[in-house]
Amino acid sequence: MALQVSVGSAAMRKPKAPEANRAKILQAAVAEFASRGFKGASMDAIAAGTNTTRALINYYFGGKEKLYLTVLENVYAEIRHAESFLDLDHLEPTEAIRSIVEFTYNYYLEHEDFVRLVVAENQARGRHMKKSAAMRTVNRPIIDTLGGVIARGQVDDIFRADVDAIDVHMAIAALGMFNVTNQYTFGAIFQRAMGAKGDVPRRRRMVVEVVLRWLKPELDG
Amino acid sequence: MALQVSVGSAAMRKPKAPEANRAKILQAAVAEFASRGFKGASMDAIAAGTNTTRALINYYFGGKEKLYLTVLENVYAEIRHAESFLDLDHLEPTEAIRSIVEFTYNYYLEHEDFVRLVVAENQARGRHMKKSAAMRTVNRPIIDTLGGVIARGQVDDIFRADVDAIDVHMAIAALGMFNVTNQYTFGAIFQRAMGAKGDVPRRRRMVVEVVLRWLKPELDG
DNA sequence: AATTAAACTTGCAGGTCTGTCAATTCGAGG
DNA sequence: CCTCGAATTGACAGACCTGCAAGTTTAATT
Repeated sequence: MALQVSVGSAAMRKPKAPEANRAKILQAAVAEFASRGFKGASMDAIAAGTNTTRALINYYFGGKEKLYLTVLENVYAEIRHAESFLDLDHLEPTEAIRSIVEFTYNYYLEHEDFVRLVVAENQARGRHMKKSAAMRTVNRPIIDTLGGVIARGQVDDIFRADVDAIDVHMAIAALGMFNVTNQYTFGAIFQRAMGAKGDVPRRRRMVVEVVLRWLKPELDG
Repeated sequence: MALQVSVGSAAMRKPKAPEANRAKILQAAVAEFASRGFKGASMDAIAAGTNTTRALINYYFGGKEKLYLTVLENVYAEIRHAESFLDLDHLEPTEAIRSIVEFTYNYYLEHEDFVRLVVAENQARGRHMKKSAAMRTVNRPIIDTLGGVIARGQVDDIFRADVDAIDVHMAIAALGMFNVTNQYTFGAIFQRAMGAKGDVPRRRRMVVEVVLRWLKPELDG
């Protein structure tokens, strides 16, 4: 998958550094799209965040929409990559779930750009995402991982049988994202600090508990 | 001099019907802002949804931003108004919570415009909302209502003591909103229909259960 | 009927933003 | 040394889109 032409040598030289510029553009694009959404983002603002010009960005990425799609694919790949380092096999199911919830909660908190991009894409009704086939395959791992843990718990009868990995992932994502996505309206209305400013450990503990209690099998009839 | 002259009579006549136009503009503005966000919305598109022109909208509302704020205040007032019809006093706390959760879940589902406006405002970091004092007072009732139910449950020892109304409202809102807000990315990635297209009763039941289990007091140590 | 003020429209001016095209710089290889 | 193609830039045209100013219609009032 490498186009290994003059990678090292060319990248080292100061002038004509396509790879370095490409990376810098992507980084600036993530920040700008996350901050202002697709329509609100300005190509000039992105260019200003680099040492280049708007024309160069188009030369590399072929336009605003394609750049946005590249950004989207990138941030999704990053979170799934980070998740791949979770080492859950040696944890009992309950602790594995706790680990996943805490990881997810922290990741959203520390990567507000990712969360904002996801929200922006949903506000656009997934219009751009539909054009990318990569999006679907990239996100399979988390469901497989979560599914494995849940299955183990179900075999041991410490998790209820009538939930599946997608249900659980949805609950975790919902509770974790809300603090980030709705921090401004919710915080302003109810005068409670949210997002990274709020009482992170307490709310994270709450989410873990909510999920784990839900997963417990019914004890009564 | 008061300007409440000829209210009824003037509104009845066909031509020059400011009240009717005002309402029509607001309705169109809700749809347009919800659909495209603040920046994405076009004043011309709003005007096209009425029988009037862009200039008239400015004449009435004083510009795009003030119109947006009016829209925001309106939709918040509407949900709180709808909530005020919940009759919870004659329900035991568990059933009252169920009632609140189901109402909220349904409301989000049936008022996607409201949800999209809230999301858009959060993406704008609450910038517009901060300019409106009304926003804070309008939203007090739901917390009072929820707080009353929780207090009753805590006195009866059927709800745990270490949660408050805002925690619970946050969990309910998070779980209820996610199906609407993230339906496009989540649905596309995991091939599961969400929002109004999904299995509404099942997911609504899940949310009720998640919240109620969380509220139960610890049974063990 | 004449007047007045609100309701409403038309057209313009200024601003912003994107994509592209022609031109230029630069590094590398012959 | 000189050519070639990739990298990079400046400038422009074409769309939009908003707010406003000036003019017109209409209903009520005198």
